Amino acid sequence: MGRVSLTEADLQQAIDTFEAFLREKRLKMTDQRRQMVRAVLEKRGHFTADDLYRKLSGSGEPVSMATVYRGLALLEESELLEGHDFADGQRRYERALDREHHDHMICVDCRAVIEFTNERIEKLQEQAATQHGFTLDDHSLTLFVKCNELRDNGNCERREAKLARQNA
Amino acid sequence: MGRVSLTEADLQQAIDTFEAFLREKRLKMTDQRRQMVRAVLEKRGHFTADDLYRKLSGSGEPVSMATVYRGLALLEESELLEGHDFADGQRRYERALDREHHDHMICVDCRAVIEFTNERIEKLQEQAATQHGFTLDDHSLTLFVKCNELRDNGNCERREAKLARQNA
DNA sequence: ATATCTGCAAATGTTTTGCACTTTT
DNA sequence: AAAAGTGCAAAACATTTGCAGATAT
Repeated sequence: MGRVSLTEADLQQAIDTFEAFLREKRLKMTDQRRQMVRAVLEKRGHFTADDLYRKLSGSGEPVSMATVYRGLALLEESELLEGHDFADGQRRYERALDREHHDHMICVDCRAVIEFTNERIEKLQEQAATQHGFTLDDHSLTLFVKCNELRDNGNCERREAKLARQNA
Repeated sequence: MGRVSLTEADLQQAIDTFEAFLREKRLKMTDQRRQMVRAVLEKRGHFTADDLYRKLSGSGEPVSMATVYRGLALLEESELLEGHDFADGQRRYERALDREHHDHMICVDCRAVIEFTNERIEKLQEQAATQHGFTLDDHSLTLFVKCNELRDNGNCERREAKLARQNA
C-alpha cells in the first residue's frame, strides 16, 4: 500500500517537488517549509494543523502556528497534501503525493478513519454531474459507519480501525 | 417536488411533531421554538444559523443567537432538519421532514447548491460499508462541479442553479 | 536590494457556555 | 415548586491577519 519507511531520497524528492512549485509561484523555500515537508511525510494517516504544530514543536526546530497554517495551504495547493472536512470542526490533511485517490469511512463511535475506493461509485458520480449539465471538478464522499464488533461488543478494535489510528 | 406554500395545518403538524419529540426528552415547547419551526418551514433551501437568526430578527418575535443554536441542535435531532457541512466554515441546514434523501452538487464558482439522487450510488455505499465489516449509519456525498455554461460564458444562470438559490 | 517569510499578538467568525432571570410543566 | 429555557455577555475554538524584524533570492 504505502512505503514502509521514509528514506532520505524520498524526503529530498518531496522537497524538490515543493520547491519547484514554490519557484513557479515566485515563493521561497525556507527552513520552516522544509521541516513541514519532512514532518508531513512522516505522518501515516490524517492529521490536523495542531497535530503538525505539536509534532514540530517537539522537534528541535519549532514552527509557529501561523506558519503552519500558511504552509499547509501551500502544501495542499502543490498537491503534496490533500485536505478534508470531516464535519468535526477541524480540517484534516493527508499525504497525497504518490498516493491513489480514495474515499473515507469514519466510525461514528471511535472516529477511526478507514480508506476505501470504489470505481463504480466514481463512474456514477461522473455520470451524475454530466447528466445535470455540469463538469465534475472534485468530490467528497464520507461514509459514517459502525463497526459490527463495536455494536455487538462495545469495542472497536478491528484491524483496519487500529491501523487507521496509527497516525505517527 | 415540494409543497407550493405552507398551510397553517402543515405548520401545526410540524409543531406537534416537534413537541412530541420534546416531550419524549422531557423538554419544553416555547414561543421561541415555535417561531423557529415556522421560520424553518418557510425556508426553501439551505440556510445557516445566522440566516435563521436574521429572519427571526426581522419578524415581530426575535430569538437570540444562543437560542437559535440550541434550537437548531434539537430540530436536527428531531429530524425536522438535516445539517450539512459543505466545508465553508458554517453549518447549513435544510428541511428534512417530508423530504426525500438526496445528495448535493455545489458549483465551485457560484456556490449554487443542486440536489440530486442516485439509487445506484446509494446501494454501492451500503455494499462498500458491508464489505469492510461495518454497518452504514449515514453518509455525506458532495460533488463539486462547474456549470458548462459558466465555463463557456462566465455565468452560472442555469435554471437549476437559480432555483437552488431561491432560499426564501 | 527587494520581495517574501516568520513569529507574535491581535482579530476574526462561528459556535458554545455560565449565569441570573423567566417561562413551562 | 421544580425543571428547563432565555438572553446576554463572555468564552472557546480554529483559523487568519497586520506588522516589524529576519531571510531567501
